[in-house]
Amino acid sequence: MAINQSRIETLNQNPVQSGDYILYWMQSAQRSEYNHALELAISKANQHKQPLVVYFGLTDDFPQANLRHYQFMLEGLKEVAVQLKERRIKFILKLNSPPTGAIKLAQAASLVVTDRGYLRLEKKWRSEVAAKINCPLLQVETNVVVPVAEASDKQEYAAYTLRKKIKGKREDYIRPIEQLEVEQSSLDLEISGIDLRDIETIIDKLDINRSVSPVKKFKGGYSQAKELLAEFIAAKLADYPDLSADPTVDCLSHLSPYLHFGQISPVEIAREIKQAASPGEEEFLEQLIVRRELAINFVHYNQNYDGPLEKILPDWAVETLNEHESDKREYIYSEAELEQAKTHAPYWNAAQEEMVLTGTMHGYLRMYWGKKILEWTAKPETAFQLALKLNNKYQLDGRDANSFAGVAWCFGKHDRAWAERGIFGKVRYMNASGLERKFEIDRYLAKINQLKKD
DNA sequence: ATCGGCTCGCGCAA
DNA sequence: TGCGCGAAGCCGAT
Repeated sequence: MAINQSRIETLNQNPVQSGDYILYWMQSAQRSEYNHALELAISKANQHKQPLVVYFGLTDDFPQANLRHYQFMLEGLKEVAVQLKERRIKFILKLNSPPTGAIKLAQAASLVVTDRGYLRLEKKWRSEVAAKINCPLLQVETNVVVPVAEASDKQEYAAYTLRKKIKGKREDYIRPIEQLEVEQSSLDLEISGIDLRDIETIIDKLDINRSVSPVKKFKGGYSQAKELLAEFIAAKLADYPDLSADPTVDCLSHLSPYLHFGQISPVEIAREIKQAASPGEEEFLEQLIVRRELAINFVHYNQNYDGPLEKILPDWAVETLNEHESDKREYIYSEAELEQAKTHAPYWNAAQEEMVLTGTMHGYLRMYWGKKILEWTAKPETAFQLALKLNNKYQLDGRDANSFAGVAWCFGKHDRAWAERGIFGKVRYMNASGLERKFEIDRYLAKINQLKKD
């Protein structure tokens, strides 16, 4: 089945060159399965009777990334290298800035294909490559179900406005992808890259922040993602509507980090979920498609997604937070106190510890956690920056569109006004009593205590 | 245990 | 122009 045209965009006006190969510059879709960019690149290679080279640029100064993220990403890339080799495609990993390497390799390419990213740096890299190469640059949108501009032409106000727009289009995009075979192998081409069989050696060479250790619980890569997905469908999906909000039980897919690095496709996940024909289907697809793509809509149409808040939030939220900026705070914690989980609030401390230890935090607690940072910090803008910083440092899915949208939600983004109160103004308030009322939250404390002992 | 009120603005129906 | 309703809210009254 052909790739939907609305996934594809030409980023420059260059004619096809008579080069030695077609190049796929892989960046946001780090996988061989269900990768529309890769399949388009293969079809272009076959059409021009050329081999396909896949390149990935590994830069050690990616903003806010640390050892935890590099380890997870390289575990995934190691698997990509094996899978591409089986498909007779050469995978070249270079230790350089992604666009720099792409521009170099494009000199001998007839045409370049890349995947789409929505953050500022990802967009900047692509326009730089588009401008500096002589051949065409085709961008393929493969990390979403519904392409961002196809879903909506503007920044959406809330989930309900996007949901309506996605509803009718969703099914057209949840469809299988035809996995093509290359007619010409590129394995014999003499282009050198880093050997991915030994990722420890690669990591040793990188000049990166090593203060955050890799997590034991989750290993990167497509096969790990598939295992988690299968386990989720078999054991959790049916209970998802009832239990997904409860931090004391594990009724989550844990796929967010894999989606973040493009190690698995949301289209493949959606297909498997639908095939399961489970009562949890709609609730899960709501998270996977509506909520996730609302976050992508946000960062795509609002390039101030990391602040300041006045450029992110609706007017009512900006006004109300401003009005309450000098309200007295009962507790004000420093960055270090928050980071080290030294507050008076046990559930908050436990959530922070979960994030530091495991690279993830239960979704419900992410909201409570962010709300309390707003409450315990001198100014909303400082709170927002601090919450983002901690989130992006420790979460395996940090820096994702979901990170920016999720943290902004705690300050009123994609939400509505509520009864006015101190500090929060009309921004939705959450407290520990809510956790106690809804869940047997002490079990969460026990779980985290156990985690600390292991 | 359950319920209404709090409060804003989008987007559809009219 | 009116109106329904929205990521998981809280709080006080019954």
